[in-house]
Amino acid sequence: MVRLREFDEEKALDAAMQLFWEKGYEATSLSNLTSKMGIQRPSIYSAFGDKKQLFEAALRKYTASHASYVRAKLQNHSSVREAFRSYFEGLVEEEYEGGPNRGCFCINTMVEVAPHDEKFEILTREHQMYLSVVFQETIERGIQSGELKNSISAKVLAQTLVVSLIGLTVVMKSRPERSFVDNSVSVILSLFNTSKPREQNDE
Amino acid sequence: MVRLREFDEEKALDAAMQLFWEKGYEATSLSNLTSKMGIQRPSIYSAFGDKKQLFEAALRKYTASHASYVRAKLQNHSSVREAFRSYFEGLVEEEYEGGPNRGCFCINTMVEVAPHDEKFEILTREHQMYLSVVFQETIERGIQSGELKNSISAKVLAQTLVVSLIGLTVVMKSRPERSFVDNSVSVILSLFNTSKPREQNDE
DNA sequence: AGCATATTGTACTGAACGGTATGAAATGAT
DNA sequence: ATCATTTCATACCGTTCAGTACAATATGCT
Repeated sequence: MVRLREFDEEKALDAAMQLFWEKGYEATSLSNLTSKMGIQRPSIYSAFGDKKQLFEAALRKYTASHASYVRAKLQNHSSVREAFRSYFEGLVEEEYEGGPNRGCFCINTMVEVAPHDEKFEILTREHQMYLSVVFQETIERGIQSGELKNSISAKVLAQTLVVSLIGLTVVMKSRPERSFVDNSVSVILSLFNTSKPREQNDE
Repeated sequence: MVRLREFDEEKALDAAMQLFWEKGYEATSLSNLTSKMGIQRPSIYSAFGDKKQLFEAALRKYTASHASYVRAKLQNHSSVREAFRSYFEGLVEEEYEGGPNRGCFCINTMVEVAPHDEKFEILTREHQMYLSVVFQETIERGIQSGELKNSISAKVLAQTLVVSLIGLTVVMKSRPERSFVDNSVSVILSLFNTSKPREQNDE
């Protein structure tokens, strides 16, 4: 049957993702979207549904890509401590290279949309939980190899690293002096040296 | 001369603050504002200027009030460690009591507005820097009293606490399991026990 | 070739947006 | 009491919003 789609759905979704990432949900209009995606309004609606559904598809694309980026980054070093150091410092470096200060799409959504829309509360939470698990597994790898003390609770440390990561990403949106974030990163990384955060209540 | 204003400017601004705090800048319309503030459109414009200016006034009111709240909270305990414990745990407790999940107005603005508007980049940054100084002074008080080791860099630790505070506030927007934040808080507070965060580069 | 089907571009919908013109109402000064 | 002045409520401005109707276009199947 019939006429086939003339545009690349993945490329169009990617353009939408970039736009929502940079401007957020409310501030991005359908006119913005059509021009950046290079397709007309009815094509968006037929391919992705309404604005909220398109936003969801864009966010899912982001989280999937971000998750695999983080996984790769952490597996890239044999030393676990080095892996996290490289990840955190790279994050800071990237944000201070100038450029448009987009931060993390998922975190932006957590702040702007999650409190008013349960679907996005769940979506963003699940991504953070996934990151936490990836961190935890990486830390456990370090414990098993003997690099890290086994007195460290991998899970609790991983959770704290996720919180710290979010804090760093958000604070950089106000472009503080670089020493501010650098100092924080070094303290956060020092958590790998200290003995054990005691686990509290956990399922 | 002449007719005097019939509404309480402070009460109206407070209502605007609540609304912007809960919904953000873009999602709050002038119709929302007029009904919540209890005054008509032209009264808003004559008293506060346009929407952006009203938003700025609301944010300034918030940061002033928040700053004095934090100062009071930290001075409330003779033990510095207890003061921070009470502050962080109170923050978590508050957010898990149900309610509308507004988080922190300044952090919300840092994410939604600061990247696209330099005035708000500066405003939000200055508030974080102020909090950092309040934290630092509190920590120094603890060092002088002998409660904390003087090997701790008060400044660097304060900066890290601000970052952690932001991370906690933001992650709670996705309503993670309580143990997640509780664990993180206990790790963050354990920073008071550890020896030295080394200071890096600082003016 | 011709029909059925899906996608395209154009143009439009009603509603909501931020912001304002205007005149009536209300006050203080004279 | 009158008048200048300011605030108030109503009603409106042009623009932009998200979403859609429709006709023209392009393809695959028979």
